[in-house]
Amino acid sequence: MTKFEEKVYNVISLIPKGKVATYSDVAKAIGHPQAARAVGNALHKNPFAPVVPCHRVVNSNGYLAKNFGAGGIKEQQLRLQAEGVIFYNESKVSLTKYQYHFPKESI
DNA sequence: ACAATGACCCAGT
DNA sequence: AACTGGGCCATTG
Repeated sequence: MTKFEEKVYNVISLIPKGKVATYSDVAKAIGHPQAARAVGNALHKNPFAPVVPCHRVVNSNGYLAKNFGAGGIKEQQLRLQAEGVIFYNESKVSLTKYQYHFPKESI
């Protein structure tokens, strides 16, 4: 477990129920604005599958990750819907409505 | 230490 | 709107 991943999981657990955040935003929140990719990498491992609400993290288009682990994007979609998030398509959410902006520094 | 990989992002065509 | 290419960052072989 690296420090970087720790921060990632940490900020992600801050996302309130019924809201979503982009990889880019998460990256910014941990002080690495250009590390969106690394964030996705950290999530792919997802050591704390049930603990960290990784299903609340989407890409900048509002789409879910294609290679989502832990049951696939289908599972992710169900979890989000269960929290009150409405989907545009099979796997797209409205960022303007549900995107959560992290407080100044959430590290 | 080097090269390759990936749940990404942005700008250009 | 869809496709392409280049750039970023951390992890892994």
